[in-house]
Amino acid sequence: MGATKSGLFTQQQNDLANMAKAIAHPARIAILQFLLRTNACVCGSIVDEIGLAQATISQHLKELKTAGLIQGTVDGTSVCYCINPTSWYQIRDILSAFFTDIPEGHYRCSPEVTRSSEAKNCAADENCC
Amino acid sequence: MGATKSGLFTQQQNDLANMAKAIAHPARIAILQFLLRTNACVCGSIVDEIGLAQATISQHLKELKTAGLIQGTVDGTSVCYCINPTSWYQIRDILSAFFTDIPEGHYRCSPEVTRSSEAKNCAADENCC
DNA sequence: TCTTTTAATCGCAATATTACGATGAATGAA
DNA sequence: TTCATTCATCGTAATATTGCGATTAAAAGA
Repeated sequence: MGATKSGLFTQQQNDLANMAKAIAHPARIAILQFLLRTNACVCGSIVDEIGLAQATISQHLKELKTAGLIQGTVDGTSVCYCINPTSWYQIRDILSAFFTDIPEGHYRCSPEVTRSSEAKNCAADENCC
Repeated sequence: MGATKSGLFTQQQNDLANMAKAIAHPARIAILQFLLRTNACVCGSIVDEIGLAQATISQHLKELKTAGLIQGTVDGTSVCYCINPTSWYQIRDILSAFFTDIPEGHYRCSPEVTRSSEAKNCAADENCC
């Protein structure tokens, strides 16, 4: 136990979860926002910008690269990073496809009630349970 | 060490990371898709659907509830779950705002090259480095 | 009341993630 | 060649997540 049971899920579900994982850390969000803001390739200054140790940033950059969100180009002793537009839009599209509109007439449960208070908000409706 | 240094980041960055974390597991993706598909409140059957132990599902449901994506309503000995449309659309909007269009003229680094091969793809451009 | 059903919670084990210092590899400059 | 710079990787520690059996709590029904 302890490891995600990927075998239970579809490829699509695992992929989507991995995309979400790539942006599921504030440092990686901050890196992406920085790259967007500077609107160019960025060398080195990412470490100064974020405020984590160089080894830690390097690790986050690797994860972003693995997810396809950024790419790095060697320039002398530096490495320049920028958003990878292709993957950026791809991931955006997949995420927004996941967040579909909720179908018309989708039954919505009543606001949560705790167990001990008056319950039974749901059973009367034929769409429910 | 080991814990995310939330203090280094803005509220917005931490919030966004937490939203991503909520859907950064295939089981939680599967649960949300199931709720969308059935288009109604769902009691109990989530455990059968996903194939993880009841305790595990309950934990995932809790996380989705904490993130605001779903809500639960007590119905006798069961609890019925459904998507919370308000938060669903809110989170969708925040995510899609993050995935902005990449600005016109955004410099893109050349495709990645490894360190030992011919480098220097970036330095010539004034937008870069 | 006693039993069954349902789901939350507890406690634990396994694994993953986060963070960082230290080291190493590649490059450019002196 | 030697040194400094830059960044990836290694090793390790701390913390978080995942998963599940066992237990508990609440409610319905016999």
